[in-house]
Amino acid sequence: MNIATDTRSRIIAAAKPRFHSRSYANVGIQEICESAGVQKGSFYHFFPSKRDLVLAVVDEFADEWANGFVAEAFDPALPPMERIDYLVDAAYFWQKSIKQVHGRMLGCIFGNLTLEVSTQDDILRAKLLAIFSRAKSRFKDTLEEAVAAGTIAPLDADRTAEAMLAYLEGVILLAKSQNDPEVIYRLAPAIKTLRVESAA
Amino acid sequence: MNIATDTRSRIIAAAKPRFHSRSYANVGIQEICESAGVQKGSFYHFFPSKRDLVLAVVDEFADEWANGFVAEAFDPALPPMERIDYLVDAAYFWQKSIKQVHGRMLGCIFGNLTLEVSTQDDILRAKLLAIFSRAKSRFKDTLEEAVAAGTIAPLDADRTAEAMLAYLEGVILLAKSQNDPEVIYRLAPAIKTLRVESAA
DNA sequence: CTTGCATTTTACCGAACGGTCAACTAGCAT
DNA sequence: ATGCTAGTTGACCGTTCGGTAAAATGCAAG
Repeated sequence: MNIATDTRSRIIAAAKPRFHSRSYANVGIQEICESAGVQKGSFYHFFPSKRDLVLAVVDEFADEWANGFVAEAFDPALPPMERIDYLVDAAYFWQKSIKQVHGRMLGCIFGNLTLEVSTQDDILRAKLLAIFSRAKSRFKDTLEEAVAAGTIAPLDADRTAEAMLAYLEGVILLAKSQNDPEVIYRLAPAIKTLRVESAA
Repeated sequence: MNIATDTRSRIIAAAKPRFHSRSYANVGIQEICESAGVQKGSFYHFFPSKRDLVLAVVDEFADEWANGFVAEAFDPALPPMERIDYLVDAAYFWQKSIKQVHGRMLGCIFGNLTLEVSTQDDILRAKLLAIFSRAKSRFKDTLEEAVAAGTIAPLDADRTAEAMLAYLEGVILLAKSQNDPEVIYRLAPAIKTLRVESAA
């Protein structure tokens, strides 16, 4: 294990929960460095700027998701629409466990950052957009499979996928405003009622 | 017109577009004072803290909405489900015009602030929650009317209203991530497909 | 043993942060 | 005219912000 790599990942590890639980602007480099046991000069050896750090943090969160819940949920062995149930459940249990540990519902870091920085940093916005885009693809593939299998009536899979992603983010937002993961539990299942019809 | 009132409202007027287009943490008192032509000491004569300012800003936005688009959309003279069409259109045109003027899609300031500060300031969160709660009531009343009129099949009006509000916020979030109000145009109408069934 | 590079330390930069304070001004009521 | 008060001014507080520069250290290859 390279020492350099270790310092870099300690920085990221210290930054992740902070950006998630507070906000980009509210978390300072100094605090991250102190928590990671790293000097500020060292920080800037590995990250040219604060933005580069948050970019790396976002990547880590994205990987974590892609290899965790999301991979489980979108398991091809599952019937397509059950994958969506699984994902919704995972979102609920995740937020619930965060609240139990942390006392707060932190929501989705991608949504959080999107609303905070989209107007101020196009590079960061592009990164977030790419993540949403991948998420949308997962939904889309699932919907197309469900249509092919006759589980659901034909629809505009692309737009419905986007709508479902939007709905999920919106439900998490509302839950965060109430600091209550149960909002996810009672609203999120309705995601399957969303439909955008195919163009004629 | 009281001079004091004028200073206070100049401060709020200067703060509104800034909090909307950037974020709570990213906008400083000093900048607001300069733009409003007010000394910092004067600012703190009217507002005990930055948080009290943003509280006032949120109130102003809420009033603006309640007396503008929202009042028009939820016009009792309109057939219930058409009110939702109207609201969705209003959200689209509003964001579109903001982008034309500002070059950016700014999204919903209530959603923006919710994700930024909910974990850090319960008073602010409570204010935002109250606004969402009122919005939900509008949807709920509309849905109940639509059910009574037989326009739509019976459903859980309360939860469906919450779901619709969540969806709207989610659509705006996704649109902001793409800096493109057309996302609202193509996704938001699907709001009417959302349904939470009544408990048995 | 030396050269060279990656990493780390330490001290520092100017600017901005939210907020405070005491002095001052103006208008109004007694 | 005097006293009270709401409003205003401008200087100031300590702290933190993101970021920089240079010197020191460790380590590995030649």
